[in-house]
Amino acid sequence: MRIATWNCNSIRSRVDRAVALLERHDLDVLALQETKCRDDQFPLLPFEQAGYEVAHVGLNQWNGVAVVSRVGLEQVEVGFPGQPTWGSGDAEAVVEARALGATCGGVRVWSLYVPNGRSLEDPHLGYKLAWLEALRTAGAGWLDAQPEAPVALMGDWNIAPTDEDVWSVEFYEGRTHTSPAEREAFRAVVEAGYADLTREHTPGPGTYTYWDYTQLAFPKRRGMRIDFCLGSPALAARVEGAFIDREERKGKGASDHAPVVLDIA
DNA sequence: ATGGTCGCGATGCGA
Repeated sequence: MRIATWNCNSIRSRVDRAVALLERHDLDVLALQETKCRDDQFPLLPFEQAGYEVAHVGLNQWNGVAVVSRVGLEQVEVGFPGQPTWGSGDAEAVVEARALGATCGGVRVWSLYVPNGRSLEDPHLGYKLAWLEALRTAGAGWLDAQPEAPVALMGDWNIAPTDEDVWSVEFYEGRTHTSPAEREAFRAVVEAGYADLTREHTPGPGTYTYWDYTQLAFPKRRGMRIDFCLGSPALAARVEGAFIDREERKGKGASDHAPVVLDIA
């Protein structure tokens, strides 16, 4: 079974790339983030014609996550238990479209779009940390209830867990994604029982999944590793390999993220 | 080859 995660940065603008990705890698499951559309705007037909089912949650032009599967799509769950709300200014606090769970071929797949944090002084960083703590709590609960369940926490974590995961440690000093608090929040999810399933198969340094659109970051190899598949012990025991599809970041019309692909027995 | 932001939706915001 082959599962993958990709922050597509608008599914409407990259539906052709998404379907080509499914076919190029013979994917069984694809978790998408930043679809940037409402449910009624999601381009379902190309996926269905390619033989896939889709579950999606999108409230507006921001965020949006989906699970695409050709091995079943059951027990679809919008948001995880205890997922924090967000609302700034006059906006009413809402549970944003950042988490979607579905059982695909016996694996509990979560497509996750962790809040960005924006800056170290921004309230959004507190939201990010609370969101991750709530995810850790929910994830620990799932393992308590079903220790042998294969669970995949896949998505854009918006955290570079180690110094090796950024092109320049100095560049990110004073910015989000590398702060001790964010790294601790990521580590807490790992320590709750969800191992990073891709790192040993995609060693660094210089191994990234995201490159900013500006400043020629991609050709200059100035990236970050922020997209991960974390897995429960039962899933970790089944991992056969992983790779980052750096080719997908090339060319006109690419997302700023590359897909991360995982092979499991 | 991989090339000095992009997408959405409104002229700004979020990443």
